[in-house]
Amino acid sequence: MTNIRDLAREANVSVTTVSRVLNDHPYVANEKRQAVREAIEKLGYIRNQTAVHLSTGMTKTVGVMLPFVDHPYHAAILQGIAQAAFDASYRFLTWQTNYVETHEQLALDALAQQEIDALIVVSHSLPLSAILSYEQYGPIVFCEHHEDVAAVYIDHYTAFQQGLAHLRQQGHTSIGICLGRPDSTNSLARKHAYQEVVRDEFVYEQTLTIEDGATVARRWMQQKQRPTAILTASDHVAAGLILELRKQGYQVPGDLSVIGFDGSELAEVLAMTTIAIPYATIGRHAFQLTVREDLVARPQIEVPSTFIAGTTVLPHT
Amino acid sequence: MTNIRDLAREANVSVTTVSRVLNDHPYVANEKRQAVREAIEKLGYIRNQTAVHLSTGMTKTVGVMLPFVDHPYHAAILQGIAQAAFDASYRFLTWQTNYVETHEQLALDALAQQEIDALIVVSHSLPLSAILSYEQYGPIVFCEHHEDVAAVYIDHYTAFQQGLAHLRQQGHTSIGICLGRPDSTNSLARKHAYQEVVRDEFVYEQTLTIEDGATVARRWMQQKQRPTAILTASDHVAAGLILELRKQGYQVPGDLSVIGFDGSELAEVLAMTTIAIPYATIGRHAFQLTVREDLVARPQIEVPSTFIAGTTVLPHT
DNA sequence: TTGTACGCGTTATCAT
DNA sequence: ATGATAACGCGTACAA
Repeated sequence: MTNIRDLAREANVSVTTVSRVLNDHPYVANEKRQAVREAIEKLGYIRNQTAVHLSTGMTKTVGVMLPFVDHPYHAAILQGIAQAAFDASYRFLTWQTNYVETHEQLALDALAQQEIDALIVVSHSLPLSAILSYEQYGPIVFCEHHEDVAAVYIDHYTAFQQGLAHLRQQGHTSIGICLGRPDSTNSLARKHAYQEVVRDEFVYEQTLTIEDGATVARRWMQQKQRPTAILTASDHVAAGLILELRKQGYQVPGDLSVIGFDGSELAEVLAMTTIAIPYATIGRHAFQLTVREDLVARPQIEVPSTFIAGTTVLPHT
Repeated sequence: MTNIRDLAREANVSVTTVSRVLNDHPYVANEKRQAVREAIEKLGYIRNQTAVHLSTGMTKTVGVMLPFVDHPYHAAILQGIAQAAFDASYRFLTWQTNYVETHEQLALDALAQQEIDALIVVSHSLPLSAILSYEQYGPIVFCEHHEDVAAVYIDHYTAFQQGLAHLRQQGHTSIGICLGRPDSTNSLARKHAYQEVVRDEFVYEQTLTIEDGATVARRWMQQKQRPTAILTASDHVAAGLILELRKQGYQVPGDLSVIGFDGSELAEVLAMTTIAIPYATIGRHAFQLTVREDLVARPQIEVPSTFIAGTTVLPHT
């Protein structure tokens, strides 16, 4: 591998001059600049990024800690990050954690070891305090709401309120909800919105997948007291719920009104009533926060959710 | 930042000994090892990975060049890569290219600049030869079939043959196909399988999204000569096709039989007949190829596709 | 405008 | 078993 010293020798200049040419610095005579360019060409020189990183103390790389690379909404956030990082000439490393704490730890280690300049936490299992103790090593931005933390998030409380309000407008009073991981920040906010307005309690927890939605359907069918509408925590769960009910001969929305959450392709395909979340936007903002100068002030950005009227809700009669 | 020199001073040993302790090398007296450990603890030392990378000439990082982070099957490949890389204590950098050649180039540059040890090309626009000219800088593995290249791929020819055979068994003779990017390796293989057995030509090109599927539906409705069955290039296209037809009052599969491709959640939800591809497996194999010692032999791995009988095909009468 | 010399933090070589 | 020292390749005070 040829290095800048070789170039300097070839072009009859100092390594400093070579470095200046490489980085488009001013104060280089045109002929010397030319000489360096020719040397680069002749020797087939290619800059070693690792050396740049060591010398500058920066990697121009952000880390992303997220549970699953291939779950639609995590992937959508990742796509937003990818786009914003690209625009800023940054790269990103991804840690797929499966919500396993030891895996999450590896992303934190990378920050401490200066492998990444900043870390975006899309979702996590580790206690917040454990993560925040790594802020000394670099910026950490969350895609979930937490107090006193740099974050970009959607207000799940308000989003769920929108859904509940719609159902109540349609005359539903016996309303159920599906939650994902029961203790997550999101679930707590959703539950909060729910308990404020709903008398009967139909809470289905630990629902994450299409299959979980089908399970909810089976539980619903066996219940004596049934809600007439269910607000789910994701379009996936809603899809599983809807399709299982229809398979068993029930009508959706005739027998049960269902609202999804995410605004995914699934919702589009099933013409589902849902609450759309601009996940890519969350990712873009998250990246932009990592490079913001006033990050110490721990700015927070709330992105809006959008109620989408579909065909899976009917008025309750 | 405290470094190994500080540790050496604190523990009264040489930097070499410190390095040995750090890397669990033999030939270190227990008491010295202990002294170093204590110094690490006391000074709060954390290893700088960039320096390790520079010194070893490796980054333990692979690059992934792929068009879209959030398209389901690309994300599924990425998830396989993430998993295999994790198992091997590797990290991965992702370049989302949108099929833009200048973006793809950045991933190649990263390989040349030793920012990554190897590159996985999930899909690309650049000419193959342009990519292969970077093999001098490190291993390059493809997730598509090309001659004389390290690759893991599915045989689109055989996969499409399966679908066509099924339709013909069901009595269909007037069969259409949807293709994605018309000149991609995959499309050519698919077209090949198609033209071998089908008389009438109903080829719908440039179909990639759900919306494209709806467009195909509108074209189909306007045709005087119509195929009785369509083999699509993705579940997305099939979903758009099916839903638009149903919206317009046509029966699927009554008026048109449809076969998807991918085996995605969409297919599951619509109970679609489709051809399932183990995308995560492709990703895993791709990563494993990058670290294989006999990579110079340019090994190729073919992964099998699976025909999934659903409810979107009826016999032609 | 240019160059010298050193620092970045680690691993590897080679001698002892 | 241990250590001195030379890489690794680049950026940058500082001096000229």
